[in-house]
Amino acid sequence: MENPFASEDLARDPLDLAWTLLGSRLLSDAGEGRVELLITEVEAYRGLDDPASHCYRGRTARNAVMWGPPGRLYVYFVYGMHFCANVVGMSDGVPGAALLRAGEVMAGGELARQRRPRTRGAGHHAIGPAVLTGVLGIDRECNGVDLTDAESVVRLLPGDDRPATAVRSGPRVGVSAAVDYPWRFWLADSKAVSTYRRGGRKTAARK
DNA sequence: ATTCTGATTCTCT
DNA sequence: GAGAATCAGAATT
Repeated sequence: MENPFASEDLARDPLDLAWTLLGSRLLSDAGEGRVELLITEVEAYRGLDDPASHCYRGRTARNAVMWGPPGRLYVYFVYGMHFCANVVGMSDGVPGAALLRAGEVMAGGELARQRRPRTRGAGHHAIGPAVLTGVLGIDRECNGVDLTDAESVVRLLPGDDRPATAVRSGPRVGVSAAVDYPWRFWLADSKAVSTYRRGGRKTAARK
């Protein structure tokens, strides 16, 4: 069994954290069975000085985990049906995190396909934050899980070293504030990456 | 191929 | 009560 990240290795600014997460791996035993995912796309959310962050307007019950120690999983529910997951960074007491947006399933492809039928093909791409959580079996029960503890249901393992040129960046997806911050990062040579949709949608349901 | 819309419920104003 | 760090399927804007 491989060793997870140490908590202090993740106590960094979300922009650095995003960089660190690319190419690292998530091991999830949530639900039945195990799925391993190589992280290919993330977005940084800085908290205090980032208008698009859940923490921009202060601490609430929902965002509490983002203010806690680094290396925890911040899971939230959106659009009435989906879960999204972040890795918490910064130090205890200062909010900051990186949203996990996409990855490639390295092990547990059968289970992944069962959970998300669209996750198919040789690459087993899980593109989109809610597809990613679906494939890993992550839901609200995983909020606050310590990714640096080898006993946790979800762990985060360091990836191999890679050249800086392997990373690209661009605008975040789906946010309505700070739309021009190029705080989405992805692996240039991966096909498991969101296609940027300009502007995104403003509102969900309208009557 | 790209663009639009319905689904569905939680959180904060 | 509005809007949300979205997805999947249908329309073709």
